[in-house]
Amino acid sequence: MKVSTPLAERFPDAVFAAGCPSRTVLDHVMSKWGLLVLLSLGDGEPLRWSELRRRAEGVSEKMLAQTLRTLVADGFVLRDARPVVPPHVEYSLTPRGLELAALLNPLMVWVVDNAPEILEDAASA
Amino acid sequence: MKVSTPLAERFPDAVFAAGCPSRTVLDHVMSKWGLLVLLSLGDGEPLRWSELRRRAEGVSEKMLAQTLRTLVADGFVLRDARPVVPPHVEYSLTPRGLELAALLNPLMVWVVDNAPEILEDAASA
DNA sequence: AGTGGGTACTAACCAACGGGAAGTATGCCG
DNA sequence: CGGCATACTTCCCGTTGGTTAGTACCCACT
Repeated sequence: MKVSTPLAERFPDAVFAAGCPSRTVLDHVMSKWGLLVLLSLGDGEPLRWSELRRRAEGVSEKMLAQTLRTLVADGFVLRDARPVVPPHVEYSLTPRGLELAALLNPLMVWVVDNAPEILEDAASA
Repeated sequence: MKVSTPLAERFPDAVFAAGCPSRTVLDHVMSKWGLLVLLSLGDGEPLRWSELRRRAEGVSEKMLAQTLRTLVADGFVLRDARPVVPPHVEYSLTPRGLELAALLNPLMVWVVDNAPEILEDAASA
């Protein structure tokens, strides 16, 4: 009983190779904070540093800086720094980031819908 | 410019709360090995321990055991152990696991399709 | 004139988590 | 009787992430 098998066609040997470039991208994107940042930016509105800190509740400043740096390097996020004082920096999704966020969104919706039930099962196990 | 906003409706304050149950589920499911195991099982076929080790290339035995334990506790994976010698254990997705895998699949497809280009950008940055 | 505060980070330290290799239980087969 | 096969568990150590503090800059207030 198959659900949808485009993956199986791409991986004829059914193995996710260790050296595959997707591993690196997966690590960046599916990381705890990377996911939350992408989702926070997901509605397309640019956000500032402090706003991101508030949305991804619990993120440390170090982790936010690090996460943003890799997301910018990967071309998911655009960093727009205005040379004013006090500093004003806006972060927004690139087209590539928007594509990814569109995939992440339904997943997050499913997780928040099912999380309580799942944790209940886990607790009683 | 919005892509799809069911999430915004569920989070009126646009904040992903630190204590939200979804955080725990996200940590389990989006973890490096959790993701690969779910995807490996994604075609619905039950797999044995050694087969999972081969598909999620690079996973250590310790991490595979740990990952499977949390996925079973969360009700994503079914563990079917036959009391024979040598031991024979089969892992398969529960209906809940199948739902999740169906969401994870398109994401993984996108990532493998775009990973080379993304890493190229990251390298030249 | 000085001092405190807000913004966007960086640096140093430390605990915790993940990875590697080896050990364990059980029975069959040579 | 000893090695092998499967499915794990245990121990040790390195990397990773978290916490706290510090930096640079200028404005506003006293």
